Amino acid sequence: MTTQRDKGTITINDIARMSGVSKKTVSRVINKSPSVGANTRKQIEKIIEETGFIPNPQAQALAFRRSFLIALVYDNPSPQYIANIQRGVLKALEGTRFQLVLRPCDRAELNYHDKILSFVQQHNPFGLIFVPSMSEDIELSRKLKERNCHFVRIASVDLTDPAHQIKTADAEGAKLAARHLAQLGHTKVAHIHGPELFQSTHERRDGFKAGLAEFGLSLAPELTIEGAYTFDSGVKCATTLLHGKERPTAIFTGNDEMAVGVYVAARKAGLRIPQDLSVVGFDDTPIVSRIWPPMTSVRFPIRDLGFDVATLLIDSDKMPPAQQRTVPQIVELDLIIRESTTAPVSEIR
Amino acid sequence: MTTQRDKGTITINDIARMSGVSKKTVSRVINKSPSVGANTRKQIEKIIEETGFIPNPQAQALAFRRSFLIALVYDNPSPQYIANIQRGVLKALEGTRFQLVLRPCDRAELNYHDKILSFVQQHNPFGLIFVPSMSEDIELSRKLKERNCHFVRIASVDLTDPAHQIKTADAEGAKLAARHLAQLGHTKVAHIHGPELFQSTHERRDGFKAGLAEFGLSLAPELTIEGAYTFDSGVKCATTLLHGKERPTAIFTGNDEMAVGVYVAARKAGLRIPQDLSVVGFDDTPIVSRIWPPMTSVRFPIRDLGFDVATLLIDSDKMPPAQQRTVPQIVELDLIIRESTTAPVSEIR
DNA sequence: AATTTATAGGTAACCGGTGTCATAAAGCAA
DNA sequence: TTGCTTTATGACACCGGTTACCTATAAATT
Repeated sequence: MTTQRDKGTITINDIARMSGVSKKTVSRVINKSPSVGANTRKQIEKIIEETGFIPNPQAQALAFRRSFLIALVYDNPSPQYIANIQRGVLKALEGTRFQLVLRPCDRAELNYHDKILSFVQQHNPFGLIFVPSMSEDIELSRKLKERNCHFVRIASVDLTDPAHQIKTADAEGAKLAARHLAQLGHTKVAHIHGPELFQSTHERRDGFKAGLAEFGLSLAPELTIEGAYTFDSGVKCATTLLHGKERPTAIFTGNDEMAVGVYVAARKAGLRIPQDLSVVGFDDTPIVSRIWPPMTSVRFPIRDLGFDVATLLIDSDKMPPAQQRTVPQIVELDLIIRESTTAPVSEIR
Repeated sequence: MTTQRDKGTITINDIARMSGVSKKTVSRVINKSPSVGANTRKQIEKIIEETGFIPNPQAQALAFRRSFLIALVYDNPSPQYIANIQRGVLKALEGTRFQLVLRPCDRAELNYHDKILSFVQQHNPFGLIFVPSMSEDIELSRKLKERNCHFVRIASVDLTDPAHQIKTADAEGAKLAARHLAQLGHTKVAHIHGPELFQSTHERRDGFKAGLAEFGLSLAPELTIEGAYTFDSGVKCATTLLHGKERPTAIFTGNDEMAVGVYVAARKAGLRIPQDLSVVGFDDTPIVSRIWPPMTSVRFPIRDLGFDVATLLIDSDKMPPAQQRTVPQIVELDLIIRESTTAPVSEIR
């Protein structure tokens, strides 16, 4: 590690000298502390403005024991999902002094808690953002709270601290999918859900069942199988379903990645979408319009969620606890109907 | 900004006290400086090992004037590309103390140079990673070098400092695509390239032309049009091409995103792939196997490149300049033939 | 043996901010 | 006017490391 001498930057000492006060007073102005005379403050602010002085983040991090890093913690099999979250978060961080750092995880690893905790301990991030399924790890969030670490979450279930969460109405979204298929006349519907580890899996599956129930339908156990939220698992599960003796006329999947897998499996089985098989995905990622036919999917405003959750994190610090939300903001989902769903052939006959 | 008191962490002072030396000596051990006795060193190393002490990154950043942040700088229209680069880079950074921070840019903005430079000035990143098309901005790299800032690039052309670059043989890759189509018997081939701003655009286009030339073919100007490396632009350009009076029997695109756009346009025009139209993409991103038929594409080992370029950045510091490469490492591309290419119908008749 | 030269290690200042506490001036009640 | 708060500000140590420089001892040279 070599040092770089870069004497161009202006420091708090320069500002102090220029305004004829101690650096502590400048520090007070920077941090909007009280007990600074109105005139003094104004003058210092003017000089800061003119010089374009920005406090050194490393120095502040050291003194505050808190850096300007915001970590995005994820273990999500869908690259599209992550890409969109990133965009939203980055948008929210634009113009602030915060930096987005990536903290991918592998929940299959035994020591992933330790890895995150050691990251927190070492780098003192300003805060963490958790997205599903990382966001559902209650034990982890407990440990973080113990360490007095800020974090916010996107999750479909209520967790320990509702003030720092954005809740997504996954069950309601899945219900929309169920209603849509039921209204089209499907009775033999299948569901490829995610790993049981994910809370969203339960939310979506239960919501889907509830939606079917409204029409007197039920989800047959043999038509309900577990995928891994990945494309490959989608192909595999769909292949199983389509070659079973009770072939479904419609498949609802826990996310888009798996739905795309269904497309491929259907193609290989010689089935046409939507004539022979209707497909409904979940997330409404960009891929829905890149495949043929364009896919009906439950719109999950991932990018907006990223923006909102990052904003929540940044603002949480400014607000006194009393003003903070005590109930998670709930984001409703909606169904975008495209061309992958139609009435089942049997109904037409 | 509130402070968090977290007296759990062990510091260099603790290590110094425990080993009965001054903190300076511990610092020497940490930084592998000479003039530390073999015994002393061993003993201090042992204590560091036992306590699991890790120097505080913020403090080091402040003293070194250099943080442990590595910024990925990109202005790339393809999310798949970025997602893969990220994976590779993260893989290389795993187990190190470096953090990956995201620095998306918009080259259309007038002040994007200033934004990057101000980021560098404020956060003193360890280094920057540039991917196309950001990597092709020679003016920017000049400014960064002036500021004595480390960076590495992935680019298809030689730039100012070959030691810190991984060069991709884009032209050769495109040549493979051309040969493949020519060998299948296509004579009326089209090319949708990227923006002229991107060097890769020229490399790929020229390589493609050269490949065709080997078979006595040429790329007609009216069948060579500019896209934006985005899906939408792919649809638009392909629609234009397919409705022109000289409809091509094959289209080679500058990246996969646009190739997927070609699929959609072909579908809308009632053309079958590959029977009526062969398509060759570039990048070989995961989407090639998620669409139908699976797409022939020039494999661009994006993830590996991310890994390699990050490794190059980390290591560049360890090596004395003399040992450093003086020629860019060159990565060859290959063509993955799938089902989107076949002989043109006219040949069969 | 005296002198020079390495080597091992320490001290103090510094990187650029912040917290704590003291202090002077100003405001206000008695 | 005196005495007590409140307000504005500065001095100084500290956050956890580093560099620059200095000293003491051991090894090498003459």
